Amino acid sequence: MTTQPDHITLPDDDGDDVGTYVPEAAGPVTPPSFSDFGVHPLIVQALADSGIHAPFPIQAMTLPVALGGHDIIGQAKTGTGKTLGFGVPLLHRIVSPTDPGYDDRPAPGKPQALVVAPTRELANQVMGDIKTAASLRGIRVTAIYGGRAFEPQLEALRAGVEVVVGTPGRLIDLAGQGHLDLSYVQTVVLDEADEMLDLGFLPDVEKLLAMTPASRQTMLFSATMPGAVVALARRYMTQPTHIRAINEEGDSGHTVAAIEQFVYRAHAMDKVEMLARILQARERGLTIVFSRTKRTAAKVADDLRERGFASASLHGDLGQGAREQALRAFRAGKIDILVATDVAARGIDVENVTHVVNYQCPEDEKTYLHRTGRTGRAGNTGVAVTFVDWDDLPRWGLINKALDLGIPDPAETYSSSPELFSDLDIPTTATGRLPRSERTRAGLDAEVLEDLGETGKAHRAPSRGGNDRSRGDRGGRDGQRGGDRTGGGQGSAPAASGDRPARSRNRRRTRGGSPQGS
DNA sequence: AAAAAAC
Repeated sequence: MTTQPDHITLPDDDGDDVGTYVPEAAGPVTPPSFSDFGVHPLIVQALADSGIHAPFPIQAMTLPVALGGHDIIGQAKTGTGKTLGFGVPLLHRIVSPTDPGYDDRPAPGKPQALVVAPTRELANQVMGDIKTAASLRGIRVTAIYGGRAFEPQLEALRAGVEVVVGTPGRLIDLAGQGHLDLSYVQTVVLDEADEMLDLGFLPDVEKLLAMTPASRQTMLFSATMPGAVVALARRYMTQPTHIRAINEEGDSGHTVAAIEQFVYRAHAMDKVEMLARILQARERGLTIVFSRTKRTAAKVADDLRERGFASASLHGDLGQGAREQALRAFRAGKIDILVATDVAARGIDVENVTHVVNYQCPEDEKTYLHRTGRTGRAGNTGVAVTFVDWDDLPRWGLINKALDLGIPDPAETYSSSPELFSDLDIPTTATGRLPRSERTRAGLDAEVLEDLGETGKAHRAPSRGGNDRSRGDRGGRDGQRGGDRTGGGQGSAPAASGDRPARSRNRRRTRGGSPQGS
C-alpha cells in the first residue's frame, strides 16, 4: 500500500503545536498491523474477522497517542477511517487496564467510554462499527438516542454496558434521571467535533462533559476543524495533541481527490429534469441527493418516484422509524436514491455510493465537504454534482473560494462566452451540447449531458496537484471492509489526474491488491 | 436561515 501519513503535529509541554513530524525522516509510521501498536489480540482478531488488517493513516497516527491516554484532536478527510481511529483505542483502554492512563477503577457494566454524535443515524452507525471491533471481547456497546422508546435503552443500561454511543438530548435525559451513570467514563469522544461544539450543540455537550470525570481522556474527531473550534476545544481538553492525516503534498488539503466534482449552473425549474438525467448514469451505484430543506427533500423524493426511480427521503420531519427504514433500504440497495437534508451530510457511511448530488447548494464549505464526502470513500472514487441557482451564486462563490476549487466564478460561468470555459476540460458549445467524443464523463451517460441547454454546462473542478497515490486499494465499510461494488466500473486505477485525458477518468477502482481484504 | 437534537 502506498498510503502513508504525511505528518503529525506534536504538542509541546503546554499542548501547543510545535511543528511537523515527517515520518520518512524518522522511520515508518504505518506498521503492517494493529498488533504492532500493542492493540489487544481479541480486538485485532475481531478487526481481522471483518477484513480489517492494516490501520489507515489516521488510525496509525492516533493509536500511540491515544493508548498513552492523551487527549487528541484528530482531523482526517471524509471516508478515511476516523471511526476506528477512536473506536480501537477506546476499546483497548477498556480491556487493558494496565495501560498508562487507565484509572484502574473496576466498574464492569458501567459506561467507560462515551461517544457523542450529531445525528441519531450516525450514533447508530458508530455503535455498530465499535460493536464489531468489540465482539470477541464481550464488551457491550449500546446506542442511546431520541425518537425511540425509552424501555429498550433502559434495559440495555440495566444489563450493563461498557461503551455508550448517543446523541446529546437523550443522553442528558437518561443521565439526569439516574439511568445512565457517567461517573466511570474514562474516554469521551466527540464525533463530528466541530459540529458538536457549534452553537446548537455546545450547551448540551457542556452538560454531558460536566457529568464525566475531569480526569477523562477527551478525543475530538472531524474532517473539518476550523481554528476557532480548536481554540474553543482546548477549554475542554488537557494538552491535546493535534493530529492531522493530510494527503500527500500537492493536495490542497480540502477536497478528497478521489471525488470528481462538477458544478452545474441550474435554473430552479430545470433541476428535477437535470437530476433525472444524472440519475440515468450508466455506472451509477447508490446516489444521495441533498437538499437544504425538509420540504424539498420530501418533494424531490416524490418527484423521482413519479418518474419511476426507487427513492426515499430522509429528514427530521419523519418519524425515527421511517428515518431508519429509509437508510436501511438504501444500505440494502432496495432503493438506490436517498434524498436527504443535511441530517445525512456527516459521517454516514454507505458502501457503493457513487454519486452525490447537491440539489440545493450547501450552506458553506464545511457542509460541501461533508456532503460530497458521502462518496469517494476508502479508496473508491466518486462523483459529486452541485446545482447552483441564482440565489446560490454568492453562497457558491464563498465555497469555491474557501476550498480553492478553481472553478470560475459562477456569475461568470453563467455567461455563454466560450472564452470563459477555455480552461475547463468539458467543452461547451452554444447549445450546451457536448461533442460526441466528450459525452461520457464522470460516469454520466451521454444522454444525461445532452440538451441541458444553458443550464447544462458542467464545470469540473481541476484536480489538485496531480497526485492520487494516496488512494488506498482498500474498500468497504468505514473504509476497511472488503466487498464488491455493483454496477461495473472495472477500470484501472486513476493515475495523476491533472494530466490525464478526461475520458479515462471516472472509473471506479478495482478491488485487487488490498492489504486488508485478503 | 436551515437542520439537528429530549419529552
